[in-house]
Amino acid sequence: MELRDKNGLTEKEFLERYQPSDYERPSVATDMVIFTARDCKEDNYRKLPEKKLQILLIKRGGHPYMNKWALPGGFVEPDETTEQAAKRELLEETGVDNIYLEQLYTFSEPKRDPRMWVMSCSYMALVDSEKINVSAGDDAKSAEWFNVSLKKEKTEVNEKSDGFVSVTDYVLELEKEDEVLSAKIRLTKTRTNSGLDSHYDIVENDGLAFDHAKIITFAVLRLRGKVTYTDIALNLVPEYFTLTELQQVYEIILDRELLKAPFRRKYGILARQTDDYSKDAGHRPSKLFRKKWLRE
Amino acid sequence: MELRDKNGLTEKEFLERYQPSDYERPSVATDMVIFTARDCKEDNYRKLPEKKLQILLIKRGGHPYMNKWALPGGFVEPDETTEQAAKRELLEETGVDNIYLEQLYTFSEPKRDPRMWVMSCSYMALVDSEKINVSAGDDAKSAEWFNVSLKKEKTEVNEKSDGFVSVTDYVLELEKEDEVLSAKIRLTKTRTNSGLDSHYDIVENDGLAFDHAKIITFAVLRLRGKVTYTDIALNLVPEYFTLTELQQVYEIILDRELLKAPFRRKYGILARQTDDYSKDAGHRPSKLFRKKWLRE
DNA sequence: AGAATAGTGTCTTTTAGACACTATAGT
DNA sequence: ACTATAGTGTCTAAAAGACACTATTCT
Repeated sequence: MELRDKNGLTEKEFLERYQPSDYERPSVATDMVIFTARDCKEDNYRKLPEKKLQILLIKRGGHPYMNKWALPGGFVEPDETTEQAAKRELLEETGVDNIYLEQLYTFSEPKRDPRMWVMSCSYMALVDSEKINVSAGDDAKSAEWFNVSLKKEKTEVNEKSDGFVSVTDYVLELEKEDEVLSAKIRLTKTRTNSGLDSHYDIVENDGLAFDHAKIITFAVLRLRGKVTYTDIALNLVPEYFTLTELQQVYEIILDRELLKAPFRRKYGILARQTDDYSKDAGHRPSKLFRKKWLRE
Repeated sequence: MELRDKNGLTEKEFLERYQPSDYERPSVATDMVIFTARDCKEDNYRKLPEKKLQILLIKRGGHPYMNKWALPGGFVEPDETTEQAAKRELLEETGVDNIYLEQLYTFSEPKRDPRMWVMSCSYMALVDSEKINVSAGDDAKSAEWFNVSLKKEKTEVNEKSDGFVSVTDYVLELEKEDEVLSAKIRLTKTRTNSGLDSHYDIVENDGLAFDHAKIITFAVLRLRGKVTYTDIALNLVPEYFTLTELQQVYEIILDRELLKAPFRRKYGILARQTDDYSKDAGHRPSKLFRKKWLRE
């Protein structure tokens, strides 16, 4: 097994002598889109609380993008994976430890950070709102939950000789009691006979730092795409829940209403009955369920 | 708009004075899983050629992993995105310019490269086998196409108090005329009541460099996952094709046979009729179609 | 003629969608 | 009694799966 290269070195010898050249290297950060589904106002004692899809943002205290809102995140250190870095940041910023985490996309526009070359490996996190102690970040930074709304504004398709160009504009709105952030993100797909170029551009941006409007849009679309064929939504619901609650989670993610009977037929398999019932609602109590994760 | 930070600096002043600190930074490379669907042997003059799913690998000429096979790829340079780097490498290695490219996952195990800290932003590329001039890499490197086979070997599910652990073993086989590479990849999913840890480990590895067995497995599973609900398969088919050819592409990706009639009902929308017919087959000629990409 | 594939028709099964109906705690 | 939700039954429409049948070209 003494395999030697053209300089007569074994692999061990090669590695001992290896000197990394001093090419320029990027910094790599993680940015996290942390989703939760929170109960908001209940108009009267009978009505169920309205659920809202929320994400956590942090107000930047210094340049660049001072006073703008940014996704929680930080730089990856040499002895950890991007996922470990994300988990570490999550614990620091929110105090939550065990959580659903999924890698989304690595954004690498060389100019996405005006200071230097920084790539962002983005993650989506899903957390049950009862588990997270408000914005329990020990940091002095002000972290706040914003309601999320992403709507398709318009789509234009232009036919070309061997394909088409489609332009879709999304409007992203992030809102808390006294503040509204908004952005317009344009998805351009250029489809020629072989080859597809598909990219997001920030067309308008009011209040968000860096390219984070893009990352949030990407995350919402991923969440919407996966919710119908995975058990991912269970991560947004507490240990005991009603089927109506689960349905509300689907509705705020998909941004449309669902019919009760078909919903229960399809997603009933995600819930295991208990003998308990909800109490103190102004109406018929409902059975409480526990999570039944899909196998594999 | 003269917003000043705690040091009294405007954003412009801040950026002019900004000095990146000398934290350690990773190198970032792209690795590409380039798929094609190639016609292989036809047993007799009547039979249709059998299609095989193939990927391109390059034999390493030096340490580390000397004489092992690796995915094409290279380091990302400071003025380009990871996607541009992938396109540049693709052109250098295969001479192909316009191609379907999709980001897969960023692998960041600190020890995945024994030389130094290297993250890999991996991409999947799909190319029509008629378009690619064999292994036209101008590099002296030996690039070769390998038939791909990925099979689930077994799945074990262990129930836990508040969730389960599932372990799935995949066997990856890469094969060309005179060479067979193989690897066993284990997917472990640990599902507790909140939190899912899901990761791939290389359990056995014969002939592949780095963690590339993992990347290839990831790519095949992504391709399988997307083929049924997107028009992605059209990228693997030439400009003019028969519906049977398209069906073969689906079959080699999904690794199972499909019924003809339902296939044509469902995927007929991806094809536009022409007035031409295939010729010189030992049987009834078939209508030739052109690609009809899905809008949006 | 016979082999091999091309292409279509239709039955069954499953899944999704729509909607109406009954049930029940709390004030 | 009334309100708002809980929970179920059933009809319809659409999609997926299975299979049989006819059509056509080349040797």
